[in-house]
Amino acid sequence: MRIGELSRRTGVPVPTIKYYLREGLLPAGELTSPNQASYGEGHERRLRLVRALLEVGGLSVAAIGEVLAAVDDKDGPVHELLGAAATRLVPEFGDGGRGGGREADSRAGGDGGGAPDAETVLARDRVARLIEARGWRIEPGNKAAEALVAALASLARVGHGGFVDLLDDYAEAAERVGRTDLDYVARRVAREDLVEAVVVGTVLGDAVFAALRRMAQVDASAQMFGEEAPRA
Amino acid sequence: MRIGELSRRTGVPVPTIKYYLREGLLPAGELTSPNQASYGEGHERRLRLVRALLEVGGLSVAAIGEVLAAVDDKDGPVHELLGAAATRLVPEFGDGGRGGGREADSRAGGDGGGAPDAETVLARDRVARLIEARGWRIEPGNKAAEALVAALASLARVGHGGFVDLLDDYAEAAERVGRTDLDYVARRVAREDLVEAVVVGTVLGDAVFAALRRMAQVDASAQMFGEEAPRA
DNA sequence: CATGAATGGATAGCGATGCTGTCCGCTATC
DNA sequence: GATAGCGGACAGCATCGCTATCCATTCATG
Repeated sequence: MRIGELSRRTGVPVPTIKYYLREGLLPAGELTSPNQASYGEGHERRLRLVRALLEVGGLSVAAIGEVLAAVDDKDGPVHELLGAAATRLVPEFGDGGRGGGREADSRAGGDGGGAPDAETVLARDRVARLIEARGWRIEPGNKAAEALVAALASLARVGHGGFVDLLDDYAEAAERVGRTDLDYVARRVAREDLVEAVVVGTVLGDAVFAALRRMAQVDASAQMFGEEAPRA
Repeated sequence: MRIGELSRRTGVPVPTIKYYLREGLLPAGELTSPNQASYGEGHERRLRLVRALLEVGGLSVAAIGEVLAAVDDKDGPVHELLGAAATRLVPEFGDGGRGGGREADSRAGGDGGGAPDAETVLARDRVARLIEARGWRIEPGNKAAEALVAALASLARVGHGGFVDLLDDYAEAAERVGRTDLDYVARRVAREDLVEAVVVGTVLGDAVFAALRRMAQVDASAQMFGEEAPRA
């Protein structure tokens, strides 16, 4: 298959595919002539994956590049591989995914740098206690944990420090979902499939859960405030 | 307080604050002279909220504008208000939140437009059955439900149609979290606080849950693959 | 084997986004 | 009255995700 058909099948414009090739999101096609390449089903699959991570997952092109590099990296123990893949998916959500890298000038940001503020210290302590209480085997400095710290600190700064009271419920639900995820992932046999499942499950799973949470909220809100039936 | 102190307190550069003022994310300060304004605690609070939605929530400036308009809108029944606020928070996650608005040229996108593809049709059906089974009171065409449809269709397209098997578990967890959220929200008395709680809870709650899910996955993965203790 | 469309590859440009920098005339404060 | 900061307007900038243009080559078709 040549680039035109790849484009037709996936709905992605040819110049965009070329762009992804340049950025390394898509491996080069097999050259049949000095300037003629052919693409296979793997390319199509990969391309769809890229689009899904972009459109549904909200990852940046650069982030997708890193993640896919991890997917294609065939070394290391499985657990670490999964951890690496999952870890790389965090920051996109941790800092909003847009723009990026301006941390030096936000004194109240309280994230990485030098002098953590009061909210961050408290949040870090709370997270540590949560991990302890749950018995989670998480290495200190884990990026997801750091993202959680940042989110909690942010909540506190916004005057919603009370939100931490919900943490246990959230954690309970997350644990359930996390187990489910792992079961799903564990069905894979080939290592590459496995890592891909982690990526897909993590990124699109976030979107799925977020949507479900909104729906559940709407229902809960209907129950609580709109005693009359909805206008359906 | 003048703009300089507002900047010092929040860590947001003065020109950025001016920019937010221009964009309507922040109400104008009270003019004490033709060219001298003073800002209060409300401004500081609002500014922190804006930054949190931007950095942790990943919302665009434009989206924040709309959401804040909803927060400040004091009419309409509570339930609808909540729905409106929550609804406005969906698309950011549904399409990745970046760039945006290019749906006409992606034939395989399967979202809004004219001819929904097979994956979308199946996903829509699955979602309808889920809502039915759960007894959720959700109006047809709800944006969160549409986002879920899009995410499931995307999963199918990527070859992870099997992911739908996890839906019930996800929904169960989401329901739990949704109830928790509503309890939290219901503590508010003033209507404005209430809507703000919805916004904060929804947006930052996503970040919190996503982080917790990653952590739970790491733990589950450790249990499953790394029988030896982690290198802590 | 001539012709037109498509290809691979390279480079430049575009539109949106989230700021940032500069300038102005004014004001508050010392 | 000097100096710092202010509000307001507007132009500019860096990043991102494409998109457009160009070129020589190759393929499909008659």
